[in-house]
This record gives sequence, structure tokens and C-alpha cells, in this order.
Amino acid sequence: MDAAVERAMGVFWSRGYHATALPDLLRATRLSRGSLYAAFGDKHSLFLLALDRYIADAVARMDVELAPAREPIDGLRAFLAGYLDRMSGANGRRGCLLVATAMELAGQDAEAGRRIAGFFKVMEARVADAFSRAKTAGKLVDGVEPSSAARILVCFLWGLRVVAKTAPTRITWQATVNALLDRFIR
Amino acid sequence: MDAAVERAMGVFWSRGYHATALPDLLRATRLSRGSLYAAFGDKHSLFLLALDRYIADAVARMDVELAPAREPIDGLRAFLAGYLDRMSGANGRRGCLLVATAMELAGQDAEAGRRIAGFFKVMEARVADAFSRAKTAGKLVDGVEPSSAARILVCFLWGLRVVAKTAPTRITWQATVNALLDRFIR
DNA sequence: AAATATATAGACCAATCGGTCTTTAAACCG
DNA sequence: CGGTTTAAAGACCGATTGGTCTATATATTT
Repeated sequence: MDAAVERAMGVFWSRGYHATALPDLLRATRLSRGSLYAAFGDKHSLFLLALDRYIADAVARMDVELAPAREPIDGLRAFLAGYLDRMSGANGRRGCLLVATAMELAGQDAEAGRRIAGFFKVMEARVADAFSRAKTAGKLVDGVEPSSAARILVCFLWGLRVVAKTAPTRITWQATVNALLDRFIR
Repeated sequence: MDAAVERAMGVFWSRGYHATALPDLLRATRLSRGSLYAAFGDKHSLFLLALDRYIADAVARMDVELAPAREPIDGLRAFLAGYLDRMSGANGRRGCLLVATAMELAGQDAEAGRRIAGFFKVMEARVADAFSRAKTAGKLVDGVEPSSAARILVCFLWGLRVVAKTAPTRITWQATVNALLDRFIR
């Protein structure tokens, strides 16, 4: 039932939680009503599985892009390039399931909120680690503290996902990302 | 019917568009079903009015905080202090109607999308203007370009509104905002 | 091939959705 | 006071919501 979760994830991703109706999920998962409820319990449980899947994918990407073995600056650049891809054109307009869920559910839904907050901490920690390694390699501008640079960068990236919903013009944002990085990297 | 729009805005702000049901709006506006439909047409039209109101409030705040007459650095600091207030504790958990709408509706609802994109441009322009004045006053770090600094800062702020939904710890973010400003301001 | 487990299609459920309409009460105005 | 406008209350509408259940068909297994 792994493929079903992935297909459901796609629907929630495109439409959001409330705007996704059961028929949408049935069409996407190619499951009958009965099978879907037997397998996943209810809409909310399936959503949490989809969210977990989305998070796992994102963490997996960071695992390779920001791997400790890799040159940290290269890693950060690859990491940011991925974000630029994901926020350009149609990809950008589709948005980000994590940001959408944070805004739509995190206030009311504790389970969803915990997952969002958890992912945020993980992402910040990985970026901070990369900055930290860059600093010991002497590649950071004087006075830049890895942990606060990481918070800035990560926060900026979440903002990008918001902006990309209405202004998916890649070139400008490529330049903006570079400009931000130039404030940190020597 | 101005107060009704404001009350409706409060509901949409707290719950989002899809999760707001007619009874919620009736309770908040203290209007009967008939009166509400006579005055505003339908739920979507009322939502757009509420969104316009939210945007007008935000622009009005910027008008005073980032007024051309004011010292630009002071203005930016006041502007950022306002954001920190709005993202701390319960305020933060409530989120931002603009960011929520961007994620929930901007993809499907062209009217909402236009408003979001428009506000984004306005905000970026005002911040860029403040940075520009700061630069001519010699208060910017060398190599910092006002327009790209503005894009970075604005984008960072949208990201703050996302993060604040689950991690509304003021002190850390106060420090992070200062750290970002330190990259731009001399 | 027969028996059993599994998943399908889709009827069905109460509740709620956004929206309309009629009836009744309250203001307002001459 | 009497007549008119205005708004409230709430019945009512078809459509849709998330969720259950039964009957049928399809595999699977022995």
C-alpha cells in the first residue's frame, strides 16, 4: 500500500487537506472506498502517512546534498539549487506540502504540528552543521555564526515556497539566493 | 457593513478559507443569513473583501513604519519589531492571512492570487526604498544592493510567519532578525 | 476444481456544505 | 398613530462531506 500513500500525497500536495475530497483520493489511489478505509482508517490518518512520506523524501534529499563527507559549500549550493528547481514554474505553483500544512493545520492539528516542527528542527540542524563545517574550513565571512546563519537560510527558504505560489520567476530568485549566500560565504 | 468585514476577516484569519463555514461567519458578523448574502453576495466575495481589508491594514502599517521622512534604519527596525510581535506566542500561532491564502488558494483562485502577488510587490518595493535611502546615507555594508537585500528580507519574513505557526519562541527569532540585519547594515 | 480469502463496486447513512426564500418582528418616518 | 422599509429567524434546498456496509466478483490456496 506504499504506492497508494504516494498517490494520496500527490493529491494533498496539490489541493491541501480540506479541499481534498474522498473521491479525489479514490481516483488517485485507485482504491475502492472500502479498501481505503480498511487500509488507512480515515482521511486524517492517510494524510499523516502522506505527510510522513513527504518528510522522509525531503530528509533523504538532505542526506545526500548535505552529507558530512561532502564539501559543505558545494552541499549548500546543491541544496539551494534543489529548492530553486522546486519553486520554479509549475513546481512552484504547486507549492510545498509542509508549508501548506503548517498554515492550514498546524494550529489545530497537534499531530501535524509535531511533524512540521520536527522537520523544521532537522532541516535547521543539517544546514547549521554544514555552515559549521564551512566555518572550521575558514570559508565563512567574519562574524557569521553557523547556527544563526542556518536559521536565516532555512527561514528564507520557507518564505521562498510562499512567494513561489504567485511569482515563480526563476532567474530573479536564483540571483537572490546567491546574494544571500554571498553575505555568509567568503 | 465595515465592522462585519472586519469580523469576518478575523474568522478567515484564524481558520482559513475552506475550514470557515457559514455558521462561523454568521456568529462572528452577527448577521442573519439573508443579510449576509444580501450585503456580500457569497462566501468568496466576502473573503476577498476580508483579504483586501487585511492588506490595507498591512500597507497602512508600512506607511508609518517605512515612511520616507523617517530615518530608514529606524524604520526597518520598527517594521521588523512589528513582525516579531505578530509572530510571537498566540499571535504567531494564529498565523498570517496572506501566507495562509497564498498556500491555500493562490494556485486555484486567480482573484486571491492577484491580491497576494500585488501585496508582495508593494512590500518589497517599500523595503527596497528604505534600503536604498540607507545606502545613499552610507549605512549599508559594501556590496549590498538595496533591491536584492529587500527581496531577501521580505522573503525571510514570509518564512517567519510559517515557522511561527509551530515555533513561536520570540527571543531566538529576535536574535535571528538582528543577525540578518547585521549582514546588511553597517 | 472447490473452498476460501480479498478486494471491488456502489448503495446507503447522517451531517454539513453554501445558498435561497418566506415569515415575522423591529425600526423608521410621515 | 399608521404605513413602509429593513433586518432577523429559521425553514428549506440540492449537493457534497466523511464514513459504513452489503453484495458481487476476483484471486488465492489447497
